[in-house]
Amino acid sequence: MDIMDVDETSAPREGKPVLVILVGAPGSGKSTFGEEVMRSSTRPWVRVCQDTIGNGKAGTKAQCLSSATSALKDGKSVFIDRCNLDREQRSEFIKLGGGPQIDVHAVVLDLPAKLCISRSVKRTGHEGNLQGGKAAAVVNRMLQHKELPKLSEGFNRITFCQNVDDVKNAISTYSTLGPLDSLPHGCFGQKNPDSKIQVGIMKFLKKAEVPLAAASTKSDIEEPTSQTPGKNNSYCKEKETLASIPENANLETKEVEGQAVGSAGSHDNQVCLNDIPTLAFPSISTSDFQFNLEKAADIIVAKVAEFSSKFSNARLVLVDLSHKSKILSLVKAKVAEKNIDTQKFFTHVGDITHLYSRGGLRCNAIANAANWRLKPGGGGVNAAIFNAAGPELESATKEKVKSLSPGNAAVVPIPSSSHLFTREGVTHVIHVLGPNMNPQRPNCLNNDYNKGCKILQDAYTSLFEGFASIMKNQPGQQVGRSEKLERKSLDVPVRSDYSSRKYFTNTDQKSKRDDDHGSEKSKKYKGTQDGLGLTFPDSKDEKVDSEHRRTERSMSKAWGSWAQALHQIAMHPEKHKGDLLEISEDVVVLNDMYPKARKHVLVLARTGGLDCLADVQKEHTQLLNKMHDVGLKWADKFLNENASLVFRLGYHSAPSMRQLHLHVISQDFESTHLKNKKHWNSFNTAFFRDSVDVMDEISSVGKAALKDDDKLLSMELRCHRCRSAHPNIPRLKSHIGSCQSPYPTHLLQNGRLVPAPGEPRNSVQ
DNA sequence: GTTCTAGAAC
DNA sequence: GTTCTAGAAC
Repeated sequence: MDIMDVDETSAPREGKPVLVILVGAPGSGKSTFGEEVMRSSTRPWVRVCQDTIGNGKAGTKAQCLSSATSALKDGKSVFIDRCNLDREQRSEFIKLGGGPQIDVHAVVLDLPAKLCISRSVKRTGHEGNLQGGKAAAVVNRMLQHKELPKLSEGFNRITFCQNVDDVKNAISTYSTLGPLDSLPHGCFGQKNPDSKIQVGIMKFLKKAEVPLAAASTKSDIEEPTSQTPGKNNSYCKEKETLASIPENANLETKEVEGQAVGSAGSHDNQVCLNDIPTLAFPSISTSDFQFNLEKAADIIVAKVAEFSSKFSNARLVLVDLSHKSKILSLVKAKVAEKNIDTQKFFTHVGDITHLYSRGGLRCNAIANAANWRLKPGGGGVNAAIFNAAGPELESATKEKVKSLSPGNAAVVPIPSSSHLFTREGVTHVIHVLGPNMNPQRPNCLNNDYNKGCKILQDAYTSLFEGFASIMKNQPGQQVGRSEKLERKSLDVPVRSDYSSRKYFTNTDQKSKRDDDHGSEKSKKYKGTQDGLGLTFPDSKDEKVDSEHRRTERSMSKAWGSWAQALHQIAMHPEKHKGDLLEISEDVVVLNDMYPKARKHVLVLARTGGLDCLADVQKEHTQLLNKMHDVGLKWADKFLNENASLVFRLGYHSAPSMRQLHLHVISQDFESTHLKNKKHWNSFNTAFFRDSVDVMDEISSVGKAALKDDDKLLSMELRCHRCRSAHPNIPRLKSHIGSCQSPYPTHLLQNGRLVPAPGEPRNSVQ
């Protein structure tokens, strides 16, 4: 089967039947959905319902398949009305789609379990309580094993509905789908759609789920060692189980035995507790660093109060080993005086490396009272955590940061091979370094509590911000597409911009640029002094390029030999005359050697030392304007030749080629050179900085915001017009070949898009 | 930036 | 088996 053909022919060919596979638990409203659509649709529909297919009674899957087949043959569109929560179950129905003649869609009714249960109960209500209880058990069980559909299964289109409004919208979409219409392909309506980041974390969590879920059913009741407010937790009731994977299919009506109501309930409890992001942290600096306990307790309570009010659904847990812990009792006493939600903050007695397995407390993040070298050993919490995490933590840490100065924190994702991850469900360790009052240890502050308190405050701020940054990237916490891990509203005066940038990244994997030079740097590492007499790496230490003065930022970038081509052209355009479209005093225009769209030219600055956007400063305002004007001129020229094109002008936040260049690129992205995710995302995420915005920023603040996070480049693939998601480049390309949606409003503003004059783009809608 | 390719995913 | 991705080398 050639999927590419399916997509490419979808828009132009009309009158295709649609096979809609409804996916949802009992009570999610599948039948209603089909009925509603059929009530007002002008297209012939058949609803194949396994519940009633046997002369009004439940039938078999085979019956459904044959019934659907014959309806499709008649040119009718079909609803498959059965749970379809299991991938394997769906696959046989997807196969019915066969070729390009039929569009295969999924509509996922992913509604709160509570709602499904209450509807199911009502449906069977007259049969009494027991029936209701059974319904709950069935729904719970199914949802715990649900496996949401993916485009890669063979769907052309998937619509996710997560609440009643979504369902209404989807009903209206299908109701108004006339016999000759077809719907755009792709994934629609999925919450937390943004990217790899989350996909990555989802995968991450799923891995953790296996052993943990197993643990939870086997040894459900481990003795919780402290006043964890989990068991009677009020979040539970609102929370849904978000677990995924196989359903054992079958139907709402049968399916009774197995898990009793009670066990389903307790499982539910487990799942929902696990869903609350939780940070466990030891008291910083009060042990080996001998910081005054009273003062430390005050700071903990103040910082906890500050941050817990900012987290809507997260828990902070102060952990110590012993019931006799002085710091725990001090903090408990002080917290009692304050108005802090005990669901959001509490203390826990136990080993921070075994919070779940021994204490039943699930924490996705734990803080480590680290040393400045971020090395294992030394005793205390640091030794315990490095021990428990295994060598993986050491290497993961090393990859991210070299050292830490007091008052700072560094978030390190735990490799999934680590025991902390598999056994305890911890996904991140946040290393924190507090102030030291112990003369036996480095950087002793000699009882200077002015400094000390400030540093300790900073340390907790850093810690909690680090935790917030983890949450930000988790599913359900939508992160703006363009948003880097920037700290908003939470300013920490002491930390330099450098350290906050450096230490507050939460990249799950390599950040290539840093790494490349990190290794090089560490060999000839010198370091610089910060205010506290601590050495830590400084970007000034980076390799200095011979040619020109460079700003700090671009200095950190070394250019490979292959990246010099544009630079050479800019410095000696006369040598490349044959390849250039235009040469002027300050810019050169040329066709991109590997165009990523039908028209793709570069406007190259000729200024020496101006390698990338990071180098651009106020003094370059004129140049930027010039580049933009020249870019527009060429866009206009192309638009004269072909009025159907639309152009966008902008810069890559972190270009691969040296020498500042403006991309002028048509938005068809029709090119064999557009081959991978990075290609696509470099033009279609925040990584691409519109020229108009760059000019604004340079003239107003003197520098352009860079969205150079690698994560942007590995984000999932989304159509730049309708924003639908696609599983791979070929499918994306076939989609954009026919997508007629209007461009997102953001692009339609401020002249970010350049259409032909008088061309009313986006006639649809 | 591209090319090449191993191996993952289908 | 083929398709697709992602990492290394350039």
